[in-house]
Amino acid sequence: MRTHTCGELTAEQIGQTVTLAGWVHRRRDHGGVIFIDLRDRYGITQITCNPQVDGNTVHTVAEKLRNEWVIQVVGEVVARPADMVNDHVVTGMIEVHAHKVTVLNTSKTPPFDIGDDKAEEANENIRLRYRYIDLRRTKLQNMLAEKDRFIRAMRAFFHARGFHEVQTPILANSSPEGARDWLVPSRLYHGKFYALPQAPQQFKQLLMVGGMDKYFQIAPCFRDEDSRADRHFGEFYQLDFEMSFVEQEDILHLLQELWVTLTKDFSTKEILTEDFPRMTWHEAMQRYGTDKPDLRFGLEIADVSALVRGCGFSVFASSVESGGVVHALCVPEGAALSRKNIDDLTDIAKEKGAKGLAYIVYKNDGTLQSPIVKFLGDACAQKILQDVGAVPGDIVFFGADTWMTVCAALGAVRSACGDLLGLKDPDKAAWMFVVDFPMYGMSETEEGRIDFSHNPFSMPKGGMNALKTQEPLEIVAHQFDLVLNGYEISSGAIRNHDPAIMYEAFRIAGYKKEEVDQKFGHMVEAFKYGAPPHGGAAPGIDRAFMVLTNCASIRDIYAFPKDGQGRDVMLGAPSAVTPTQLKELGITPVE
RNA sequence: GGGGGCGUAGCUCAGCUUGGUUAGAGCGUCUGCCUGUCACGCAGAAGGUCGCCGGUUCGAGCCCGGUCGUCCCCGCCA
Repeated sequence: MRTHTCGELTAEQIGQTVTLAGWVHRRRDHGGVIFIDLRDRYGITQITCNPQVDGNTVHTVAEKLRNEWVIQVVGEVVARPADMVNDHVVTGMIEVHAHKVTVLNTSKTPPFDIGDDKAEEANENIRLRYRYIDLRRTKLQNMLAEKDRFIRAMRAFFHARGFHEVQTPILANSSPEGARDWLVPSRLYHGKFYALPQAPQQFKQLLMVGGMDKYFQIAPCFRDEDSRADRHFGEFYQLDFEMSFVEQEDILHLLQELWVTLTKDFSTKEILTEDFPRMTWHEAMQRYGTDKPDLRFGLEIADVSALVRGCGFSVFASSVESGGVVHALCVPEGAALSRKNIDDLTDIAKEKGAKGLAYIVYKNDGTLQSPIVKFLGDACAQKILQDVGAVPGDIVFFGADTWMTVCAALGAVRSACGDLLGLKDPDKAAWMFVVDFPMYGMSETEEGRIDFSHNPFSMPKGGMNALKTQEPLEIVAHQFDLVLNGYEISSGAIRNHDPAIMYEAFRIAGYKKEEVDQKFGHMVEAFKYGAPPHGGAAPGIDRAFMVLTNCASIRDIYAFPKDGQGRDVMLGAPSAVTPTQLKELGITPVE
């Protein structure tokens, strides 16, 4: 139906008769000549329809054309007069003088503008309802092309290193740990359910037991949790991979190589440190108040517990006395923050469990403005300011509570200050690893109970000996995260492949052997048959692509995203099903 | 489940602070004119339950209460 696309004709084809097909992007009717910008995926070519051609038939057809009609044009490629060349498009040297215009399909007036020159973007809800129209915009066309290239680069990277891509099941089993499962009712076994995998975690480990040695997959993952700007509802993709006979160092090196390559190829961001910095989970929490620090800026948090022990401000003193901590965040130039800014930051700290947000404004004239200095005393305040390196013009925020609460609260305040002061440079890529995640933490649901803090299948550092000799809360795992600009891009770990260590790890978390056998029996059983040491990671493809390309919303990098409430407003999903379908599944309709 | 922002023409928005004639703009749509534009231009037209319900008032797009929708955040995300 066409000899060329709308993006390839240049001076080279002048004189040729060509056939193009595409959408009417814009029509400019001059009464005599009519110009049509014909658009397809590849570009835009100007068509001219002249009344003199072929007894006026071309012009008559062109008069009826409207935006987004689909047409086929046969015509001659003609050089434009020198002063009519359009430098803004690749095909601007030429135009096609139409000999014949055929309407392949008409179109209703689109509900929103597709023109890419328009600065304004329509409301997301209406773009999602008409996603097939939205996809015609250059922005989304480019995004899908780049994402395709992104995924091909990942595949090439792993294939070049001897990995096999393996498809693991979509209909799998509910797992007792982790996020909420998507359940699929079984037709053959009423009352029983499949679950869509939250990740191919168990399958990839079993592939290692199966001798696959190096596996990867562009893997769909399903978690029934609420969405966020950087978290698509329900489903997302991970670059899942696993290797046998490796140590953590091997995985970190591979990840680093992969993401340095991808950042350079797919992002305009400058990588701050190509040898990705590493810090332990404890250090990240202590210095940045989060397990995913944004290292594009400083604003490090300091521990001032020792300085305020026994001081006159009872909130600080009693916090330290009762085993808690007092941390301080010095924000350079922060004295300029408004009362409203400080109130907002206080709310942010409170959201994270802090009872308030004490502060000292170190004014430019050297005086202090603070609700707490009169209790602290000038000497103590000066000592603190000196300790955190504050100079006139700064503000220092304080958190006083348990270690975890203080870390989380000041971490959130630090991040918000980074936003307020414009410290999050979009042209920088600060990759880093957080290592040594704790194996256990205190359960948040049951008072005093010890539970896995992250992945129960990770190998504790020190193995069985560590489990036997160390305090559970002190044990760290061969588990790490890869972080970019404050976003968690990947988790990863060396797995626990030893059944004896696994039983012991679960025992510490309060699981009896029988419970382990019941819930994870297939895994433990498999590991009894010569499981090799193995480990891997699973970077989130969509989130990484989003951050690298400075996209504000994860929905903008899916062809057909769910909306913020988990609906597909184009399909109308989720939707009711027929009583017959429910009956087959053994489900009694509600109502 | 909780908090915040937003909701006015097909689309993007102004108007709300301080209630007052017929609610505006740009784009789009429709009609007419125009043979060199490329976000063509010119002239004209159509298009509105100001999300919805209630209240205050002589009078509500504007103030108050409720409600619905949406986005962001918290919770949640081994």
